[in-house]
Amino acid sequence: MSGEKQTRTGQKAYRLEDQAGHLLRRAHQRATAIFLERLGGADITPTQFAALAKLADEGELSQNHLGGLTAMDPATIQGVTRRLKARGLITGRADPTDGRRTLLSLSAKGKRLMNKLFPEGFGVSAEILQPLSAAEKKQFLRFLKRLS
Amino acid sequence: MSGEKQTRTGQKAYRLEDQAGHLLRRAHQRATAIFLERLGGADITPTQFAALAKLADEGELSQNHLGGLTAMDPATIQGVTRRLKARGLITGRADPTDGRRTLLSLSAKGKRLMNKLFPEGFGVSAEILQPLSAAEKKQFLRFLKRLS
DNA sequence: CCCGAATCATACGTACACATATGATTTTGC
DNA sequence: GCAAAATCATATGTGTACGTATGATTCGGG
Repeated sequence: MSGEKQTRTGQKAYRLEDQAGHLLRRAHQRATAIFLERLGGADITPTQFAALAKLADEGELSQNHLGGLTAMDPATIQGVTRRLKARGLITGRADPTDGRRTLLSLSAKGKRLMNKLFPEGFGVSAEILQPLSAAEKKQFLRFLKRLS
Repeated sequence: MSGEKQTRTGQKAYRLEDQAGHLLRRAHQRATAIFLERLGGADITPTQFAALAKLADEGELSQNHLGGLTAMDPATIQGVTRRLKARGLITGRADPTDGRRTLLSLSAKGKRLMNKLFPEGFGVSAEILQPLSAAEKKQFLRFLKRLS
């Protein structure tokens, strides 16, 4: 009942289903699917939601700063902000003190959207963690924070 | 010391850093980075490694079956196998009993590569979980399996 | 046995995610 | 105060990841 295969040489067999990376990929897949199921109607992706949520919090941020707060590298946050700008959910203006920067913020349309979507955000998180008990949820989130 | 902001209306503020989906995304990002750091020299991605590992286990599999075992939808596994075929790491032959299927298996070159890479795979998993104690690793993996 | 349903693989479009390269601007080190 | 280094944004290329559509093949019920 060990559940562990062994090879002839005594080392454990490599089982994909037990590897942390593979399990993280699958859990992330499921989380994304839950998000899109609940918020896909608004045509919003998880990374777009993250960017909008941070802008709602912080007000005005440079593109790279926003990327840092949402864990996206410059190339990724550039694509995300480009799409959000194209849809009129965020606006940008030149930073008066640093010509390299563009200061981003939510448009009125973006604010209206986020007021509608924030409650859904809690529902997404709840559904992702639904298979765990209350105590397990807490512990799992603590573990996750240490691994990111 | 509750650590929880409250809004005027009494509901909890939405904090991106506490949301399961965001934390899963970040943990998965880190896991991918660790994989590429250790195995990137072989020009192998995590999904490619998963497909090769399953073929090493199972021998011969149809494309969609392989996709099912590695948690990739038909469109995704198609791209992965196309690239592995182009590099000569896997080969395909028509299924003699079902004309719709292509049976995939490791080439000799693919087998040689996987014999070299399997030990590295364990190292990747160990490094991903390194911030946790032995008991925490076990519990974390149990939680992850329930969430995928 | 044959027509509709299901399955397999492919193709295309959108969106992350990261590496790398480029140009503009600012900060620094001297 | 000026050249080198660092920072910011943009651009391009590869590889997931998924939805949707398409065509080929097989399987099902009548």
